[in-house]
Amino acid sequence: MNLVPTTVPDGVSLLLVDDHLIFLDGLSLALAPLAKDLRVDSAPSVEAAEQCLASHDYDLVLLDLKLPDESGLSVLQRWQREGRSTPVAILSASESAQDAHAARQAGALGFISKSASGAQLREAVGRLLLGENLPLPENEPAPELTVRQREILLLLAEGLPNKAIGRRLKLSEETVKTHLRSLFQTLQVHTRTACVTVARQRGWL
Amino acid sequence: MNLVPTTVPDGVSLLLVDDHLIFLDGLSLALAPLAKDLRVDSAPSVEAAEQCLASHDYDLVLLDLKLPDESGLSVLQRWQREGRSTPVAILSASESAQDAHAARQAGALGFISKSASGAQLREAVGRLLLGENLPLPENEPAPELTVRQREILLLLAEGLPNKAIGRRLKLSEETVKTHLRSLFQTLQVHTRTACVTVARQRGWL
DNA sequence: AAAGCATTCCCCCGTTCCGGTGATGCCAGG
DNA sequence: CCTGGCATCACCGGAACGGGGGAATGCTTT
Repeated sequence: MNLVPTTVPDGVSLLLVDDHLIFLDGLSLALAPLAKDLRVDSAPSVEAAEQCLASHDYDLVLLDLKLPDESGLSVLQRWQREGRSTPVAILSASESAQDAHAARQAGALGFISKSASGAQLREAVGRLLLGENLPLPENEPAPELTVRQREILLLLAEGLPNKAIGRRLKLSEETVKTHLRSLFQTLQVHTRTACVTVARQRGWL
Repeated sequence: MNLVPTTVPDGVSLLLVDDHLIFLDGLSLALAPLAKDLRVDSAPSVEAAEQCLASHDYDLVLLDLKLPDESGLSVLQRWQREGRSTPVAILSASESAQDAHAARQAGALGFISKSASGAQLREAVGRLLLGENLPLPENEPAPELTVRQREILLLLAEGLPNKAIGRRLKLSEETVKTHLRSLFQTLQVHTRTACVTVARQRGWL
């Protein structure tokens, strides 16, 4: 057994993004034994992270799921829309399979629990750096939403009434209601507000 | 200015309770320079913490607000009911004045944000060890939501209709509607869903 | 060709919501 | 004492919502 796994190449660089400074310190400390010449940068905010990304190419970014202003998932999706190719793994306090699955759908390479020990963390990061996949809890088949349903969900989350949603999407109010009905059914809710809340919990917003 | 404040007595012992092991490491690291012969124990669960408390008297316990099974506040209250006299400060990812106030009410000596830097953390812990009080975050501009309004907002966010909210809070549906009206007015919205969304954006949920 | 699904729209019906106005009691501050 | 804020509840009317039908289009899969 190697205490310092030689499988991880030297000269690797990581970026940690989390708003808890103390946790960043703990992370750096835990990851340090992973490889020689390991570069670990820390960013306490999305802005800082984007500055780091602009000035250096990282082999892996560990991104917190709950950030002060924005969800880590939406940050990740924005980065992807902007064409960034940096591999990202999501760090989260939660261990729910749903969050893990949402992270994967959003394009994350992995989903790492903050409750992990230093050794577990090093193993997960090591695997990711080698291009391996992390074992994900695959119990939920992830109910898929239609394109239209997602569009409507977004406007619904803004608090718009059906008529306004219809105007926005150039649809009849009746059509909006139809889509909402099926949306409610797949989410197993009976009110629009619950619909938004559940969707948010599953990382769809 | 003393890099190592001599005001903190030697031989002090701390207990850290948090389910995130990495964060515990970061905490220990940050607190180490606080005093000579500082004893810092870590417990990743409430059970482990209670074992530590049984075998040693600590000068201060730093207790996470969000623990896997139980809220830190309820743990704290249970300890108090059981007659423990150990001073406890609450650690939290949130920085809301509401949570801070709730922690105080539950008997916590202080409320420390996980977003704090190492220096801030050491200062806060140092003050607590000397018997001083921590300045509570009073920076909030003016959330100015009533207690009742907050309660209703929480249930609203779950997607409950007014009638159900009334039943939950043992209120008339009419009363719920009245509170909702004033909520809408202060948040400048016209639908319940928008109300929840705005509240969430402002960190009230 | 047929079956399946997403998308669009319509009607109906009962319930719920939103806004306005008004009333009562309580309690703290000037 | 009295004014103001909070909480409680009531009534009303128009609008919006939730759920149920049905039906037409187009596109993919079988």
